[in-house]
Formats: sequence, structure tokens, C-alpha cells
Amino acid sequence: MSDKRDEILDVAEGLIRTSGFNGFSTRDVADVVGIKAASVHYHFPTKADIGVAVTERYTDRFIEALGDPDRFEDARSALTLYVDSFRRALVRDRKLCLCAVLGAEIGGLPTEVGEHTRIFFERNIEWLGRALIASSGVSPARAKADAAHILAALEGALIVSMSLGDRSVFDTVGKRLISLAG
Amino acid sequence: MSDKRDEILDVAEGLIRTSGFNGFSTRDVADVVGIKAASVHYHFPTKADIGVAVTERYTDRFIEALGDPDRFEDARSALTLYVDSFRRALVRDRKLCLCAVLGAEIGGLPTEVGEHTRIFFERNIEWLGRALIASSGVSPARAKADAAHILAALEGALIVSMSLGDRSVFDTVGKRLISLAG
DNA sequence: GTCTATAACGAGATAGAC
DNA sequence: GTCTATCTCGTTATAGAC
Repeated sequence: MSDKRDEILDVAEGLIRTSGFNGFSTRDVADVVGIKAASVHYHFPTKADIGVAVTERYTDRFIEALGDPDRFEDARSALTLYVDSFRRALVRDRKLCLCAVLGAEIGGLPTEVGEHTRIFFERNIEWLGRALIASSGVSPARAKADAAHILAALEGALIVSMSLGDRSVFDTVGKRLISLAG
Repeated sequence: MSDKRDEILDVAEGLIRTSGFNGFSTRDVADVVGIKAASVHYHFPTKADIGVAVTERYTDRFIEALGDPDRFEDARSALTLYVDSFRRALVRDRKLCLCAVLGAEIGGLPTEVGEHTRIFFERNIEWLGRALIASSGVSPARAKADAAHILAALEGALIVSMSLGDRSVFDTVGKRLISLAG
């Protein structure tokens, strides 16, 4: 059983991924969890603390679920896995990637939350770069450029797909990114 | 000279592109324009009205600035122009595309604002599709898939570039999209 | 760890004077 | 077309009882 702290983070993550950091209130979270807003502040003194905790947890889980980037035999299987981890956000959760949302409103976030959003992108580029180097032997510079391209295209594809209510936009982008790898 | 109505839209657009629709208030707009919040409501009864007007104007200007999609001799010149129109958002304005921001928080927007965000994406896919068909003779289905891919990659590249404070991410993506066209 | 109560503030919006 | 004044409500956050 997850304790209340985790429950608060679960609900806050869902709300941010739907409406943005400035689109939810501590009371919104409290209502879903079934406690009062004041009790939320017992676990997280400020709203920014919630934002930081949600983003750290999201990033850790995301990278951990990807597993060891050095294990892939070919770039195609690495990319298939990577694309699918974004696809799950859309299909399973019917939500965007947390950091696509936070990155879009980065100028209006508490500094620490913006900082952790940046770390999500950096860790993703690092994971993807390593996976590409290990599986296809490209140069580090090329791997980093490829990684940034793939990450950006997937985040954008989530946003456009969700806005149009058309999952095929994401799937088209995903397939092309995979086929570019060979 | 732009009247107050346009000034309000200018300021609101800038604030949304920095902090999101839920990240600014009518008073924020009023302060920059140099009037009171009540006077903003004279021009736009509700905040949603501001959002709709900003998005409609943004979309019209964006598509109009692209010009006739049927005029291109080759896909490369069409794409160079298109990529550059997104690059300007980042380099000249130091902001994201309005609809990258709105699309990311689409679940937390007034319905009409979300609707106009969708229209921005649709009109962009239509423009790009026509430009690709005219310049390289691809099939309508292929053109639409290409268009969605290009649009999504550019929107995502803006977000990742801005979050990382690294313009080269956008430029890398832009160059690759252009070179994919031949 | 959760509650009630409350503070202190900002939000969206309206009425009516000028 | 802009102002002051006001309303109502939501927001973040704290104090202190249970």
C-alpha cells in the first residue's frame, strides 16, 4: 500500500499532466486523495515542493524503466523501446509526458521545478545517446544530436496528437524515428 | 498605431507564451499595458475571450506570413521557410510557439481556447501538406503524415531547446527536417 | 497525520461614476 | 474607455486542537 505522500504525488502528477503546474491547486489534490488541503501541506510545505517531488519521481521512474542503455544489440530495438515508453503516456494514461507540459510553461514555474524539468531532458538525452553509441557505434557528438532530435520529436508528437485527438500522429512520428535508425 | 485592444493581445500573447494560459492574470496584462484590470474586461468580457482572440490572431498571422503554399519549386525551400518561422519564435521573441504552450496544457483550458489551439495545428498541417504536394508531388496521405511529423518535431524542439537553454537543439532538428526533404 | 479555523492575498468579474 | 469600488470566490499557507 502506498502511503498518503505517494498518493498525493500520484494525483498531483495526473493533474499537472492534464492542466499544467499552474492549472491545479492543493485543494484539487486534497479532494481526490480524500483529505483536506491543510493536510497536503503537512507532507509538502509548499506547492513548489510538490512540483519538485513529482518531477524527481517521474524522472527516476522513467529512466529506470528504460533499463541499461548499454545492453542493446541494435539501434532499432533501443528506439522501439524508447518510443514505446512515450506512447504509453498517451495510450495507457491518456496524458502527456509530465515534462512536455512543464517545459512548455517553464517561464512560469518555480525555479526549482524548472530546474528538475531540465534534468529530465538531460537524463533522457544521456540515456538515448549511450544507447545509440552502444548499439550502432556512432560518435558521441552524433549520438547526442540524434538523441535530442528523437526526444524533441516525441514530446512534440504527444502534444500535437493530444490536441488533435488523433493518436496516429504520434504513431507516424514514432515509426519514422525508428526507421531512421535503420 | 495599435489601439488598446491590440496592446492587450500583444501583452497577453507574450505572457501565455512564457507562463501558459493559467500562468497569467488580467491584472498582469493591465499592469504592462498601463491600465486597470477592470478596463481589460471592457475589451474582453472574460479571460477565455482573451485566449481565443490571442490564438486566432496568432494563427492568422502565422499562416499568412508563410504565404501561398502552392508556390514552391522544391520541398527544400518550403521547409527552410517553415522551419525558420518557428526558429524566429525562439531567437527573435525568446519564447515558445503559442500553441506549443496551449497544447501542453490543453486539458486545463477553457473549451473554446482548446478548440482554437487545435485549429492552429490543423491549419499548419494543411499548409505544409499543400506545400509538399505542390513542390515534390507526394501523395496527399504521405504529405499529411510528413506535415504532422515536421510540425510535431518543431514544437517539441522549441520546448526542449528552451528548457535546456540551448538553441542548438532546435537548429539540429530543423536542419535534419530540411535535409529529409532532399 | 488529519482536522478546523483563519489569515492574507490574488483572481475573475460587475456596477456605476466620470 | 477608463476609473474606483466592490463582490465572490479560490488560493497558498499557518496555528493549534484532536
